Amino acid sequence: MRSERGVDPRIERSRQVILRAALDELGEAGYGAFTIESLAARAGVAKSTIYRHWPDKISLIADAFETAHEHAVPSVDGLTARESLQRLLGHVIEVVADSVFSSCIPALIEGAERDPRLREFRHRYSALRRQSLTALIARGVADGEFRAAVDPALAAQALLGSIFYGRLMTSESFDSHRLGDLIDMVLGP
Amino acid sequence: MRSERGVDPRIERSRQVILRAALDELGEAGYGAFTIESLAARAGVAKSTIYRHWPDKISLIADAFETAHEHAVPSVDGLTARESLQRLLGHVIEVVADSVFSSCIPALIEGAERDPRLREFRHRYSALRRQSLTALIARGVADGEFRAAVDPALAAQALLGSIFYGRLMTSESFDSHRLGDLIDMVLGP
DNA sequence: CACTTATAGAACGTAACCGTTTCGCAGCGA
DNA sequence: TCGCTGCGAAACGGTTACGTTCTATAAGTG
Repeated sequence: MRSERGVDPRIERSRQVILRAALDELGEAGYGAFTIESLAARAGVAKSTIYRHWPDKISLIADAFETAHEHAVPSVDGLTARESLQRLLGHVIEVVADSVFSSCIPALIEGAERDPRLREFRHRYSALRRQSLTALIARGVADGEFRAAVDPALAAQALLGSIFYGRLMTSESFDSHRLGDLIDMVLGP
Repeated sequence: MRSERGVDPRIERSRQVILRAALDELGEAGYGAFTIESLAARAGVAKSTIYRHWPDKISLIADAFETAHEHAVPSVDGLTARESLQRLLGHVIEVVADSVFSSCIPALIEGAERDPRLREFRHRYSALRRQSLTALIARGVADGEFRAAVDPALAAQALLGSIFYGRLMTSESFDSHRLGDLIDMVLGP
C-alpha cells in the first residue's frame, strides 16, 4: 500500500488530461454521441485507462463538470450593487458566449434531462449563481439603488434568462452593449 | 401514375403516426438516443416504412417539429397590451411546463447545436414568438401602458428568458402566479 | 372484380461501441 | 537498482443500430 503523500503522479495527470478532453468532446459531439472510444482517441489515452478511473460515462461527465466548475468570478469589492451586477453579468455573458463550458451547455441540458446526477449538478450550478445575484439585487433594493417593488429572485431569473435565452434559443448570444439597458429595464432607477 | 386527388391515404396516415411517435420518442430518449428502430417499435410500424418516407434521422426530426408547429395560440382580440401579454405568456408557460413539445425542447437545443436544419427551425420558431411579443410590447409602450424607456425587443427576451430559464436550468418551471409580477417588473407602470 | 402499391416482417452484412482482458513497457517510489 | 503499478495497445465476444432487400399481405383504386 502506498503512503498518502507518495501518490503516483501518473494517476492525477491522466485524470486531468481525460477530464479536459471530455469537455471538449462533449461540446463537439454532444451528450448522445459522446463515447468512451472517441474520448480516448481525443485524449490520446488508452480506453482501458479511462475505465480504470471511472465506471461509466455518466460518472466521467459529472466529474468533468464538477472539475471545470472552478470559475474565476470577477471581484466586486467596493462597488455599488449596479456596478457589481454589470460586472458579474458581463462575466456570465462572456462565458456563455464563448468558452469550453459554453459549448457544453446544450449537452448539459440534454444530459440533465436523462440523468439525475447531471440534473443535480445543473441545479447546484445555476442555483449558486442565481442566489448570489439575488442577494446583490436585494442589497441594491435595500439601498434604494433599484426600484422598491423589485422581487430580487424574480429579477435574477429575468436577467440570467435573457442571457441564456439568447444562447439557447436564438442563433446570437446576448449583446453585452445592451447589458446596461437590460439592468435599467428590469431594476429601474 | 396516380391522379393528384386520388392519393393513397395510407401514405399520409403512416406519416402522421410516425411523426407523432417521433416527438414522443424524442422527448423520452433525447436527441442522441433517438433511433429509427425504437421509433418503429413505438409507432407500431415497420422500419422499412420509415425509410420509405425519410432518407435519414435528421429529415424526420425536422419534419416532426415542423408538423407539430401548428400551435393553438390564444386569442387576444380587444384586450389591452398587458392583458394580451398575460394571456400569451401564460400560454407559453403552460406549453413549456408540460406538453409533448416541452419534453422535446432539450433535444431540440441539443440537435440545433449539431444540425443546421434544426438550428434553422429553432430560430424561426423562437423568432416568430419573440416578434409578436415585441410588437405587442411596442404597442403598450406607445399607448402609455408600459414605461416609455422600455426596449420592446429586449423586454420580450427578458420575459421569454425568464420562462425558459426556469425550464432549462432549474428543476422547477416558472410559477404562473408570478407572471403578473414579472410583467410589472420588466415593463413597469 | 382486377390492378396497383404501401405495408409488415424478416433477414442480411456492416459498423460502431460496449466493457473486459491480456501483455509488454516505462515511469515511479524506496 | 529493484519491485510495483499505471499505462498503451491490441484483441475479445456481445450488443445495438445502421440502411437495404425480399416476400407475402392487405388496403386502396378504378
